[in-house]
Amino acid sequence: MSADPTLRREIPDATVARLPEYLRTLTMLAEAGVASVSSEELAASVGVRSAQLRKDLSHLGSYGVRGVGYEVETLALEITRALGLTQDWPVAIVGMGNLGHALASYSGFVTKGFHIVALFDDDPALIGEQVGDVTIRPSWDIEGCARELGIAIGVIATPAPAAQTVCDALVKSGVHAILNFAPSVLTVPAGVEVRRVDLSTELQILAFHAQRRVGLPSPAVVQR
Amino acid sequence: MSADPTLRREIPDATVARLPEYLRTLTMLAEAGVASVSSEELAASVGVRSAQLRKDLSHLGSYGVRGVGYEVETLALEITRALGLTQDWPVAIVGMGNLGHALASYSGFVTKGFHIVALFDDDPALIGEQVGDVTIRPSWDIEGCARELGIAIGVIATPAPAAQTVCDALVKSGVHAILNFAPSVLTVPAGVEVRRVDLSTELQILAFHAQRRVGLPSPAVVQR
DNA sequence: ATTTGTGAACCATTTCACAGCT
DNA sequence: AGCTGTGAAATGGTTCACAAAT
Repeated sequence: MSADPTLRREIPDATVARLPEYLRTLTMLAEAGVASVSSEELAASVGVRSAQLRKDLSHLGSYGVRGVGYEVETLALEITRALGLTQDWPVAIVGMGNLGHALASYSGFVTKGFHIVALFDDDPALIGEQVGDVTIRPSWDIEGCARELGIAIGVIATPAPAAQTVCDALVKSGVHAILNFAPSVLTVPAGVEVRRVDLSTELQILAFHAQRRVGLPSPAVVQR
Repeated sequence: MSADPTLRREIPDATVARLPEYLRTLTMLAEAGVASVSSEELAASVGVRSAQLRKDLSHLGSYGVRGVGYEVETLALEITRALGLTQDWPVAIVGMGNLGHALASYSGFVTKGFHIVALFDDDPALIGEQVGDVTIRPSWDIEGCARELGIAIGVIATPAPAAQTVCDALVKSGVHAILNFAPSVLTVPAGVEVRRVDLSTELQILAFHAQRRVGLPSPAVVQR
C-alpha cells in the first residue's frame, strides 16, 4: 500500500460514521458566525468526548492549531473532502410508496452533495407521476437507464420481497452504494456497500432498553 | 451484581442490535414450516458468522441442542422475551409531515409488540386529521396526555429545530425511549435511551465508500 | 457424527495522559 | 498557558478452535 502523506489514509469505519455529525455541527457554527472551536466545545455539541474527536480528526490530517483550536471553515472543508462531498452524487430511489415519496421530498436529501436523478416504481398508477422535477419511471427500466444517468447511490424503499431483485438490477447497472429501507438482508458482490435502515429493528432495540427499566425511578425528575 | 441464571444477564449492545435480525429470520422460517435450524444455516440467512450467532445466543441462555441445532419456535420465543416484545409497547409519533405520515402507515410498525396510540403535530391544518384509527393531537398537549396514554416510546419526525423541545416534553411525560429522525443531537437525562436515524448521515457514509472506488472496476461514467 | 457453547486469541475502538507546538 | 495530536492502556467485540453434549 502507498503511504502517501497527503491523502488516501486509512480512516476507521467508526470515525467515518461520525464525520457527518461533525460536519453538520460545523456548518451550523459557521452559519452562526463562529470562526474557531476547540475540540472540547465541538465534542460537547456533538455529544462525544474531546479525545475521541481529536483522534477522529487526526485520521484526516493535522488541521488544528495547538493552543488555539480548529478554524471552523477549514475543518468543515476538510471533512467535506474526506467524505467525498466536493462532487455531486446522483441518487435514485426505487419504490415510491409512502416512504419513497417522503424520502424524495425530504429536505435533508437536497443537502449539498446529493441530487435525485431518478425515481422508480413498478405500479402503473405511479409511473409517470412528477415528484419535484423528476418523473417516476418503471422499475424494469432500471438496467436500461441507471447506467447512463450515472447513478452512484441507490435507495431501496420497496416492500421486502422486491428488495433483492431491485438490488440486483442496481448493481448490474454499476451502482456500488445502496441504502436499504426494506426489512430484508441483501446479498451483493464484494465491493458494493450496503447500509440498512429499519424501523422495526430500531423499535425493538428501544423496547429492550425500555424493558430494562421496570422497577426504576419512573418520574422524569432530572437528577445526577 | 446478582448472577441470576435465568434472567437479568448482561447482554452486549452489539448483540442486542442483532437480535431483531435473528427474530425476523426465525419468524420467516417458522412461517415456511421449518422446525429446526443449525447456527450455520441461520447465520447464513442473516449474513453473520455462525460463531457470532452462537455467542450472541449464549447471552440469552442455552436454547440449542448439541448435534442438532435450534428449534425455531423456541428460539423465536426466547428472543421475543429477551427483547421485551411479549408485551405491547404504546408508541407516539410527533411530527406528522411526509415522514410522520409514512411512518404511521408503515406496515413494519404494526409488527407484534408495538401499537401507535398517539400522533402529534403543531400545524393547525393537521390537528384533528384521522390517520388509521388515531387522530392527530396538538403537540402542546404532549405533557397533558402522554403520561395517561402510557406512552413508552416516542418517535420524533419533526424538523430539526423542534426536536429538542418535543424531546423534553416526551421525557417530562415519562418516556424513556426515543427514536429521533430529526437531524439533531438530543440532550436527555441519564436513563433515557435515544436512537437516531438520519438519511443524510447514511448518504454521506455511502458517499465516502463510493469515493474510495474511483479507478476501480465497473466505471459508472462519472459526470456532472 | 454432528453441532452447540465457550474459553482464549485476536482485532477494533475508546479513553487516558502527556509530549509537542503555538 | 493552552490545546492539539498521539503513543500506550483499557475496553469492547469478533473469530478461532475445541471440549462437551446428544
